[in-house]
Amino acid sequence: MNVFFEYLKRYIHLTEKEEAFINSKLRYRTYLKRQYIVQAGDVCKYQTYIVAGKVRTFCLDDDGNEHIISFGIENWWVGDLKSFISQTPAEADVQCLSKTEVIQISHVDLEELYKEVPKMERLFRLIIQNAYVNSQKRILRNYSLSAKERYLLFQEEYPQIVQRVPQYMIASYLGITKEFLSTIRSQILKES
Amino acid sequence: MNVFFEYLKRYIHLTEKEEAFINSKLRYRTYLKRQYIVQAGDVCKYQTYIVAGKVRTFCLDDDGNEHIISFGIENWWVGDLKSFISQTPAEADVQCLSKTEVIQISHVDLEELYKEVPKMERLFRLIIQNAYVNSQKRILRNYSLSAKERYLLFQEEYPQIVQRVPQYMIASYLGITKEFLSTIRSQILKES
DNA sequence: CGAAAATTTGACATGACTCAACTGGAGTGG
DNA sequence: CCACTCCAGTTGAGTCATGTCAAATTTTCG
Repeated sequence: MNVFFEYLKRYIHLTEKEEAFINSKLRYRTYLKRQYIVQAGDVCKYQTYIVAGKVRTFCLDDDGNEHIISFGIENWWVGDLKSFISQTPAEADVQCLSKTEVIQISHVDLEELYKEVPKMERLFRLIIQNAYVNSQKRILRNYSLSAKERYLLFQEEYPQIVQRVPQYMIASYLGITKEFLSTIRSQILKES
Repeated sequence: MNVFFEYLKRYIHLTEKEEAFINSKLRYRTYLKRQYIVQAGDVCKYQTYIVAGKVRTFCLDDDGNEHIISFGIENWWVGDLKSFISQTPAEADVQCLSKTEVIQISHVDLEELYKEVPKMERLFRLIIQNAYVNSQKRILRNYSLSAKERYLLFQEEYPQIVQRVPQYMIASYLGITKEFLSTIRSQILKES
């Protein structure tokens, strides 16, 4: 049918009937640059799949500093999961960094999908499992590597992101200041 | 039947037949203090549910330093998830900190359970979803809070763990040195 | 009781932060 | 097409949170 179902096929096999049913629950939408898919304080109503574009998920701490929790590009899911599953106010903002096309599933629709198409449980189990493994890897790296090492690995693993988002956001994602990332980069340049 | 099925009932409802089938796939085992449930380099063969006891999951970095990724106590699942799902060598060690009773499910058995009892997909989706939310919370805290603040929050949220594992492991879990945690603690004492 | 393990303490070192000034595009409007 | 502004990125000086190392002390447990 479309890019979304191609994506689903990587994880589960669906009958035509199931595809049609799933499709009936999808909401297609386009956001503009700087618009919010989720705003802290509001309930996160949808699981959001990115068809095209890019977003960032971030939190504000007590001192008003932004901390980037994650980026999202094509084929990634975004949203404040905690808020979504409990339908309570979100702590994070999800903001588009460019015009972004998405597919969304609401909480009730997803529960219904789980009921009618149990393979969807499998799909999301696999996706979240994967996200969890990456999350643990990130924690470990924050503990065991220097800022420079983390930056080099990030560059290696997510070149598409390094090229497409401003440097100060990458610094925030890595848990360092933009100034320090800048000095790290000049060090790397000198070395080579 | 037993504590494990009580635990399952918090997430999903099972028929007697299903319970019996699940039970036929469970492996009961007891480890002694210092024994390894998973060893880095070996494949993680089981998802392990802790009935009683306590464990730690840790990695060694290139300089031979230990980094504690997580603790596990009653009702928690442990194992190297990445190794388990792909059946490749584990990067982490899971070691018992005291005599520990567990229930284990092997990779093939779990796949079969998913097939025969689709509710198990839901169970593990919910469990991993929860673990993922906590993991993200931990990342954010590492970025936005000082070591002292992280320690105070950890004490609040996991008093059972603070009381039951050595301080130097908690330091490692928080991403700081044992010496620094010691000075934090003496600061806290002076303040009160 | 004695040895090993865990914790504390203190002197010193350093990675990363803060703040402020400066540089260099990328619009935007006159 | 120039002048102006704005935002991202750079640079440098000074500072601070946390790390390192070594020794002293306390706790645990065989």
